[in-house]
Amino acid sequence: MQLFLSKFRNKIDQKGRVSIPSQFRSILFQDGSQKMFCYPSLDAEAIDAGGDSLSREIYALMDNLDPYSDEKDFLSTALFGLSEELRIDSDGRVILSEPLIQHAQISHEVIFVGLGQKFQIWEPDRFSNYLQEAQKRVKEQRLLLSKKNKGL
Amino acid sequence: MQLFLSKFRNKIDQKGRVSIPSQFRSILFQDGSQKMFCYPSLDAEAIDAGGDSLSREIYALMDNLDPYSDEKDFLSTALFGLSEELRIDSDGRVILSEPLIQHAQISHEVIFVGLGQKFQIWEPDRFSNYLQEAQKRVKEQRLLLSKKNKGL
DNA sequence: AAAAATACCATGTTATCCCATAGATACCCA
DNA sequence: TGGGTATCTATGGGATAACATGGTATTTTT
Repeated sequence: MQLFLSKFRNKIDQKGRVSIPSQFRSILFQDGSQKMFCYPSLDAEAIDAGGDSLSREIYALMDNLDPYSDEKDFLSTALFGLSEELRIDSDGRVILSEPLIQHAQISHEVIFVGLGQKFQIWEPDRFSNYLQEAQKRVKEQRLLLSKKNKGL
Repeated sequence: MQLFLSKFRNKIDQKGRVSIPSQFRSILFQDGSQKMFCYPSLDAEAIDAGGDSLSREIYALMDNLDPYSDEKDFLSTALFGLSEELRIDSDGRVILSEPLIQHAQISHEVIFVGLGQKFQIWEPDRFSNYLQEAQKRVKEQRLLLSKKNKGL
């Protein structure tokens, strides 16, 4: 299976269009769909996105819940209600919706970050902050790990 | 199968007409019907709505109940008695009935929220309250989910 | 006849399609 | 190997189509 890797910085034009990095686009197109599935990330000021496999994963998650429970009602509102399938135009671009832009505080430029099964879309400054924080955490963790695993 | 996703905010005009978001409309039209099946949501101040598959699902649900039970009587009153099939006009609009409007406390604007198999129609302020609650609950539940679903 | 429902038309905004360009990369062949 | 050409990609712009929304006319109901 193809993974979303690396990161790419692209511009948003006056009409609100962004090119999806061609590497990512070709993965999205593999299942024949012209859609990019996305939703506000649960724990970051970013947009989570992916293709059919990601959306199927989420649909499957919903199917496992008791149909008439509160839990299902809340989850389907938060997941289905906030998810979108953005159409990818003939030039490989999408238009991010207002709620998504708000959530990720995006203005005129974004960074696509591959995360394997999915990818994220960030406002560039926010991403570099996040990345710094993440790297700091990794170093801290590594100190702990290195006591047990000398190989790292 | 096509799912109802995302949310849309539309206006109600002086005649009481609302446009059904085109994404939703095209799903409703898939079975060829020009109708929107709907009823007051059982546990929210909102309108539940969908197409043929939703009404069939509810019929099936009723069939599974003991024919002479109180439970069946209550449910059929609560659901069928209050259900409506609203005609969709040539421009893709419906007129919400007075009882539905009352139940959801709707005035001049509504939010359509996709929930997968069905969607809901909310008064905007009420919805944002409900959404906050839903997001809170999802975050609380999230530890449980994350053990089974790494992708999210 | 009055009121409500329906069909029909008009408009502004937004999305979508199509084409153009510039920079980068890959390709080819002498 | 070097130089040129084709290809791909991101990005911009204009033309077109779709959509939400408002209004008017016509029909149906009561």
